[in-house]
Amino acid sequence: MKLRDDLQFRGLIHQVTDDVALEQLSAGGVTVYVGFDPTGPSLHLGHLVPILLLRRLQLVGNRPISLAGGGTGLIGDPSFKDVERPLLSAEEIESNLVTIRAQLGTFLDFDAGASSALLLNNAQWLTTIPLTDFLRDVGKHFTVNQMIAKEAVKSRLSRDDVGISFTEFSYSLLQAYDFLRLHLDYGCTLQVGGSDQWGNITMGAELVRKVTGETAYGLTLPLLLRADGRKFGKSESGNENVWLDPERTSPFAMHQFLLNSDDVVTPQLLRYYTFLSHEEIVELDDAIASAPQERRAQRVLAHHVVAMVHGEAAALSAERAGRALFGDEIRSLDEATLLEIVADAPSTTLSRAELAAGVDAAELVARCELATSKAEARRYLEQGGVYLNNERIDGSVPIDATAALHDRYLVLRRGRRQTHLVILA
RNA sequence: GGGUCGGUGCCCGAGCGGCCAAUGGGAUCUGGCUGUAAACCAGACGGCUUUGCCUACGGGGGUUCAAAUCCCUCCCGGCCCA
Repeated sequence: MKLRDDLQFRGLIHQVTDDVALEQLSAGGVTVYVGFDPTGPSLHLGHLVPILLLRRLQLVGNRPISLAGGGTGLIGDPSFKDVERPLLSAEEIESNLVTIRAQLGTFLDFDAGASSALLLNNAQWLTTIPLTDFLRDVGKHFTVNQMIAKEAVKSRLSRDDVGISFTEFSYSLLQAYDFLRLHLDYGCTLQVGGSDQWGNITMGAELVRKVTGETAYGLTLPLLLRADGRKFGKSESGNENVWLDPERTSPFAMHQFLLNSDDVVTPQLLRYYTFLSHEEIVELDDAIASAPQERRAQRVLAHHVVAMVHGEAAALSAERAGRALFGDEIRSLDEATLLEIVADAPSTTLSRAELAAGVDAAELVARCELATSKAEARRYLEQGGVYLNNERIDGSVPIDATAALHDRYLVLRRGRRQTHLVILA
């Protein structure tokens, strides 16, 4: 199977500057980079697609570079953002960078001979180049005319209620310079990114050509959308991202998120996020069509991704927890099983004395942060959205010690899948 | 620096002295249906010691019995001019 056929089958190619790039990748030996700005405290599912693409390229003998944007992160990419964003402090970026670098390191092989991965940080050169050098050596190659013509900044230039600062406007020059540096120092000839990065990538390729006379290429991935057209990767509850950091998104939550993938996007997710063979993938496509209620494709997807990010054991335990939580009667579980199921759920300690006296349900729901206020907790109760040990409660009677499982635990749930464990002490 | 327009709840956006915790839309949440889905339907959507009270319409000050609404001032943003 040729690499380009695989990428095409998986739908991983949105745009390429030149088909020659794909030929070279198939042959191996290409140095390719993807940049990740430390704008968040962790990478999330969205970031995983380009990372796995690097991995795919590495597997056929290319050398991947993960570039952490310690320098570009200081500026902020305006691409397709409709408002100017507040600058992140240097400390914030530094702390984000620590997590992100560690995460980037786990998906690539750093001991693979000529195709060993590299992990670099553009702060190295962006924070040290003199301003005047930068303006003369980089800025001079681009006209403002072409820069304002970019789709990525158009909305900011045409709207009458927001503008774009010079800082953000100059971002694409920094990214172009990254490409040049990586080309000069590491022989990098290809930059990969999301489709929103097309403009930035082509600027970099152009800079390489202008400065060195050599050809550099760009390739973008399609933007992954949900069935309703919204951005993929936001978690079920709220607008939070599905993070790779288990402290932020538990393996269970990630598993649940993927298990609940829409039928229509699941085939795409299987292609982007797994290393399954084409035959296996096609078979799962069929399963969605013929027996959607079984959700075999979603199950395989969820297992595959969670195992890849958090390990096989975490994936298995997430599956067990899901089965128990949405299936069996929770009261009949033994203590060890119960604890495993709720292992990922946040917990709160409650004194036995307090429970013995009887606790107002709304009070407890709010205290467990299943509601942001008591008023909201009351609302959930009224609407029938609160469950104690998997049984709906309306809050009319206080919760007392008789509710405790194994004399120690209360499993409180709001809605379908916000679970909280109360431990008696 | 000058002129001008604007800053309303998570977002967009009405309101322009009392009937305003503030119309409407979106997002979100809960329930129903279902496959722990989508679509659809219904409801909720500032807080609290909830027949009431408190906090809110960029910040501060003022006018008034009464202000999101009027005045002053400061901060922030757009546009035009210098």
